Amino acid sequence: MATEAEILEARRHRAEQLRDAGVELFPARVPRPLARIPEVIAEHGEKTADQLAGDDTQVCIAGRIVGLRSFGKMAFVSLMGEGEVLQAWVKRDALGEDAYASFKLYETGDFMWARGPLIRTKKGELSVDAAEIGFLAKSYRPLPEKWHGLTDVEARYRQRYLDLIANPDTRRIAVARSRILSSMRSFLDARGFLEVETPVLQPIYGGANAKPFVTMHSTYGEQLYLRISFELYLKRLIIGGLDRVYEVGRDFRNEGVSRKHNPEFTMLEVYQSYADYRDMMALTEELVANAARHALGITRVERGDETLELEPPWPRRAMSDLIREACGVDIERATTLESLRAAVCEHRVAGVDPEKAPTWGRLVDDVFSQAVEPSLVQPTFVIDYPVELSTLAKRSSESDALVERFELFIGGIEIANAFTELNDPDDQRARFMEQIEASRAGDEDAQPLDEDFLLALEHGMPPTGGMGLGVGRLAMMLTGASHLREVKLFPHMRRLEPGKAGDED
RNA sequence: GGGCCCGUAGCUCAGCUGGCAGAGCAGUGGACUUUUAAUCCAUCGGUCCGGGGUUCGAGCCCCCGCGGGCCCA
Repeated sequence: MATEAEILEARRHRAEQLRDAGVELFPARVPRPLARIPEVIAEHGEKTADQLAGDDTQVCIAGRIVGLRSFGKMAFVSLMGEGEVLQAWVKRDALGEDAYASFKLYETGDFMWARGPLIRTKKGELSVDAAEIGFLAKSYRPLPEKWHGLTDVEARYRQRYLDLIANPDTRRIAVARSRILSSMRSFLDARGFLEVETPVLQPIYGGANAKPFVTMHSTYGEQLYLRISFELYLKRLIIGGLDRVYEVGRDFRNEGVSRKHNPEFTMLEVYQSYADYRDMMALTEELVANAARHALGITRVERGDETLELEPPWPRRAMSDLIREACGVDIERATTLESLRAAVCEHRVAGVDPEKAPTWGRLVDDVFSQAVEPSLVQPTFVIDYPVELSTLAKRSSESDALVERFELFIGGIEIANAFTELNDPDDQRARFMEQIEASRAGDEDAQPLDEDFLLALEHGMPPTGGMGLGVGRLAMMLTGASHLREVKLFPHMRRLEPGKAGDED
């Protein structure tokens, strides 16, 4: 009896025996009131046996059986609720012959409840001394192995529910991410920002440089794109007088999977009228530091041998300076694709093939990604981006070649991106035209012209600062996770052939 | 897209130079009223990721494919 089929059969058989004994396998009701296991532990976990006896606290707890140590006429059962485990002490003497006989059919993975006084066992474990117990739900499949848990990375992602049961760190990260998100919402709400929702299905995608997913609306016979950003819709709201808006939601970019990429990912975008990119820098610093402080109670993160210091203010560095310092290439002198290619060759920038970049802008981007990005470990704002890289940002008041933009890097990866938003519709049209040129030159990520957005811009948009922040990447930095997949509950996985291993465990 | 590595029982893994497919846990039967990975006795369990090849003989060597990981683009 130990092939998978036999194990399943054994569990089914035991379920039948339970049913025959008059036990409902999936009852609809749970005894009330029910105590929450973490609260019981928090409230009584420190008390001595005498204190517990003096209090005579009666509780009823419910949870999944994650451990079962049976001694014939009594047993200790570990029940897990909300990630914490509390023990129930189940005795034949207390329950009676019949109830105990049914209890012996309970097994690891099943759900049950137990009611009785809180006591401390001889070995000192806080326990519910069960006067009464009941069955709550059957698990027809076994839990992962109890010592090593579930370590197979693929199984952890494909069957995240098992990962959550077996690996406390998975739960910790999921909780941390959720708290980070809610702290950012409170932070923005408190500053008068309105949370809004804009279309995921868009007739024209835009607001970023990426390849979209394409889909079809069958009733209208229209081709639609899954959004690659919220930007152009949120700006329409700014034009409409919703002066401070933000959206948290999913973006979809048709690209591969890596440590820092997933085809769908959670983005926060914030737009504030009468603000510029400097205001957005201050906002972003506080937003992130606040999330660390309030969601996780930290001001720094240990990451390998380095400690990320999160307390603002963070340094602001010009992109051209960083590139010059890192590899000697001077993008302020090499202002044409040809001269930049020559400079990149001359300085032998590792990992960059200058001939592959279709435009000057893309080559700058490549050089920056290769030579500079990985070294930006401490929180750093990179500022003063070339206009070629920034279709939607306003030109710098100091130089026509630059735009008012920053990207925030932490731990060597891009976390956020912000501009003083371009609100001159004619300049915006010209920038779109440059994107069309780039597209012709072979840039697959170039943005399409959006006439409807230009129409909105022509009605006038106030000076506005806008910022987009990768929520998963931030969660990754703040929790110390090494891979975006660790902070996504269901990372994208290749589809398995039906019947292939791992598919049906 | 390229390089390297991994895939063996439900889970975690071992498997030598190519020579009978292994362990622990889980499961099953039994004992047991203070356990914490309970313990003790007994016992069951394999599409060695898939396909092809080399060989007297392949989990092991070769080729192709699938899935995953790490590094690089």
